[in-house]
Amino acid sequence: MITIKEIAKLANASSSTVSRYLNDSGYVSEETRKRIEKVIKSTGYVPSEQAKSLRTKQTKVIGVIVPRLSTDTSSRLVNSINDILAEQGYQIILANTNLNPEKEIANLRLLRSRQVDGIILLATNINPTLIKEIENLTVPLVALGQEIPGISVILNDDYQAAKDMTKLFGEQSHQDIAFIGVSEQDRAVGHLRKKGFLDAMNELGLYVDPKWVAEAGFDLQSGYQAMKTIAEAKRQKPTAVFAVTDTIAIGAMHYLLEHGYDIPGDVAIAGTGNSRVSEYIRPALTTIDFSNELAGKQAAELIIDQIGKKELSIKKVVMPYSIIERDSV
Amino acid sequence: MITIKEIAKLANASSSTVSRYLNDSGYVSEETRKRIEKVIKSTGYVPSEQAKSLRTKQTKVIGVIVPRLSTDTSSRLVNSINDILAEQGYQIILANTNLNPEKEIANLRLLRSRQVDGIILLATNINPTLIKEIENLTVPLVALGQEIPGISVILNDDYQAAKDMTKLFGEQSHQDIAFIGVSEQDRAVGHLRKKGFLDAMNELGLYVDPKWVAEAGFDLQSGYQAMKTIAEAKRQKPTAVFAVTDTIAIGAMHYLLEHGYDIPGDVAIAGTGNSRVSEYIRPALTTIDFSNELAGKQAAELIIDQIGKKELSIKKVVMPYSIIERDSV
DNA sequence: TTGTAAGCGTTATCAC
DNA sequence: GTGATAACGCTTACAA
Repeated sequence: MITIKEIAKLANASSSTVSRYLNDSGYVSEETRKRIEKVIKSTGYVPSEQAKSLRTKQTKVIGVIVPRLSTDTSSRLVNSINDILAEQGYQIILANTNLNPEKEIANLRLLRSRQVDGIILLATNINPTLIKEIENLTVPLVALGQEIPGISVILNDDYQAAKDMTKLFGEQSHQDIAFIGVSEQDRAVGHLRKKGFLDAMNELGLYVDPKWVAEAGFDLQSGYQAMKTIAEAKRQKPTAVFAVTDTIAIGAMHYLLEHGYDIPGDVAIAGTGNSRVSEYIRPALTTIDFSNELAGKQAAELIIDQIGKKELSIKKVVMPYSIIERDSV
Repeated sequence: MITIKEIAKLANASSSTVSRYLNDSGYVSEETRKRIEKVIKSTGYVPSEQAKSLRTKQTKVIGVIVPRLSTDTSSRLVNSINDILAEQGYQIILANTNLNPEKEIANLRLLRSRQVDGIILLATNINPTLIKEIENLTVPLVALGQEIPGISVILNDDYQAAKDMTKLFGEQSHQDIAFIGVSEQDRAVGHLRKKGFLDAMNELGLYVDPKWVAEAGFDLQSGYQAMKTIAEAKRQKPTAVFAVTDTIAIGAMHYLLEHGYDIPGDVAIAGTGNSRVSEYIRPALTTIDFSNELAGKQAAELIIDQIGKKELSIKKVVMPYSIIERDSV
């Protein structure tokens, strides 16, 4: 590998001068500038970020921890995070937890050892160990999707959005409304969206049959299963189903269609998240749009903002959402 | 930041001893081992990969260049690449080209400056500048999806797969078959798949009407548009459409359904890529599965294999594919 | 079994 | 304007 020293030698200058040239710091005469430029071009020299950051204490790398990369939400978030970060000369180093909470912590350590300048965490489960690990961090961290005390966060208004969607069913005079959620361990998606649903039902004066409240995972298959469970729970069928993710909703739709139900004639169904395909399936899925792109952008901007500041101010941003009414309701 | 020196001091040892302990290299007595262990635990010390790799000349980081992260194919590939790499103690640093060929080169430089141990390139357009830049690389590079002379590649059998799919239409006695491709700049997706289509048509003895050969981008909207163009091109309508990506196919389906065509009754349609949703849209999309997960895995294994070897052997792997017949044909 | 010291490729300080 | 030189945090001969 060619180093700054060799460039210096070839250009008849010292490495300090080359460094000054490289970083536009301090004087370097027009003449030597030309010489250095030529040598660098002809050798194809690229300075080692490695060595640079050992010295400067900043790596221009942001760690991004995601639960899974192959979901619409994650990939959209990472994509928009990357767009902003790249503009500012940062790069992303990825850490995938594969939905394993322990890995969240391991990854936090890993990123620390890489001396990242900041961390963005697409959070799923929040546990005390995680929080403690975060508190030990010396670099700023921004969490996306889950509220973490003492940490800057970009949040969805999970509660209110779920409530709104349920109310929408109410307005359409649905009475028999089923719910498919996920583990309440996941506070945002599991707990808050369920709470929104329950509170809305309460305000609507509707009865919530526990048999019509199911729990699924984050995959299509389990949405299908949950719908099956609900449909087979009793004689009567719900006339509406609210699913806390689009994936679950699509799995559920699959079951319903397969069993001859008309959507939304027999059963109305709504999802959450406005996945790219929700618009293109038939019937097009009514869902909640949480503006992921914007959330990613905000997270990126927030982390950049926090880097370098000695006193990190804690910010909490709640993203706007909107209900997208399509054909499934 | 706490350093190895401070650990050494606290543990009453020298930094070399601590280093030996850390890396299990050379002797460390049981006693000092215990002491060091305790200090590390109590301080939460994490060695700086930064400094380490400056010395050892390996970063345990692989650069991954993707055209866009927010597509099914990319995110699945990156996900499986990451799974394998993480197992082996590697991490991924992402570089997104946003489909901009110039950025491919800029990113190559960027990754070089980060001293990555290897690079995986999800290639789209291959141009001479790119190839030259790759040749200048000192680290191994594995390309995914496009053939690049002199480089290890993981390929799809784009040509044969497209041919097979077209033949499938032929077997079903379709005669009026339309084609929606992408720019032939993209050799794999644009050129080879089109060639496969054309050759199959030729072998089937079918006429290819240029009016029924359209070009789209990589988004749903342009699939919709391309279908519109074809449908409005002349009085007669095709009875089958082959699209070179699922996204395009879904956009096209959208147009057809919207205009009252029955799929596959009036028009049969097939996509390519087996996107996660292709199974869940209605009618379920017939498509080609290129086993992305496996491809990502192979790419990761290949790059690990090449790291450290002085003589990098050039391998070319063609992934198996299969046609998934569903309801749209 | 342990410690000293040099070196990895930069930048920053300071003297010239 | 420029160039020694130390320092960043680690590993690795080599010496003890």
